[in-house]
Amino acid sequence: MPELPEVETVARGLARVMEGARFARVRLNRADLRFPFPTGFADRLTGQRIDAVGRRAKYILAHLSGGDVLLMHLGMSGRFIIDDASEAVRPGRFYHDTLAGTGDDPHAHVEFDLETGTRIIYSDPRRFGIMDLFARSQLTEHKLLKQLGIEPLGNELSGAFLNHVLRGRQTPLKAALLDQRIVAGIGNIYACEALYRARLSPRRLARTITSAAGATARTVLLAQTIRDVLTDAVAAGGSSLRDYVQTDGELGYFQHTFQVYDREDEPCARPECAGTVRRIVQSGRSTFFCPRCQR
DNA sequence: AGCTCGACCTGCACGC
DNA sequence: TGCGTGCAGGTCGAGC
Repeated sequence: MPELPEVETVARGLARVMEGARFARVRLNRADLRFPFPTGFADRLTGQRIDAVGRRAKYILAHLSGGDVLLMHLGMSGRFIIDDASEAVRPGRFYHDTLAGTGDDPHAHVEFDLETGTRIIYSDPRRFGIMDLFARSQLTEHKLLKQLGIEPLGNELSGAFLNHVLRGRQTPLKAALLDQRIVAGIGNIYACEALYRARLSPRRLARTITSAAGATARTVLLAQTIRDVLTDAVAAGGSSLRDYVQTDGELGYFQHTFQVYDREDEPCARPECAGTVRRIVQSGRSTFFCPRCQR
């Protein structure tokens, strides 16, 4: 499910019900996801108040009253389902259907019961997700966080920045965008979409859009298209492919805006371009692009 | 150090 | 219908 826009959407959904609430009961239905849950995970959470829920790259971070940070990553297939008892059922919402089957969901690995009466279920079929709990003082040195590059929606992303970090890089542009140590939060979909918007070939070596003199037209453009595509996707509530994205069961709708992702053999979306979208494999992942207008 | 690739795990769509 | 194959939004770590 998750790249930056989806994670941002989920974090906002969690913030709405978690902030200010306390954990009344935490239940683990297995001992691990991608990694084992830390020792005493459920007990250490119980009774703590959630002060704030935020996001760093594709990680959701909940700051707790006891000085701990709860880290959550959705992996490929993780999702949160919120049973907000205080909210009336509204037509068009699917979560009650989903919840009705929660007891049958073999992938409901974690259950958070808040003192407000809200129940939050974490379900993750592939179990590539992660949960960790550690002292806030360890935030900057946490193994999973310390290597992360800049936030693409922050002020640091610019043509000058990309020129600097891509300088001398021998890797294809697509691989560079997926490298979380450079810009954190871009995944396979938005890497493809940003390169398409910038008319840059995913195969082009990263260093070829840079110059010794500083920002180039191409690095400036790419910085802008990365920011734009992520901003647009966040505004759309992310993309829903094989799963519901949002915590309330609503679908994100950015997937209807894809220009190249999952559009193999379709005509290029640019009316003036007679190209056809192609699918290739780079670093083991599908890349979709128009070989005619992306150079 | 930089880069590629396999591994982790389940579910689903497809072709035979 | 059943079975095998390949593919899926991520990323860590081994091996060049």
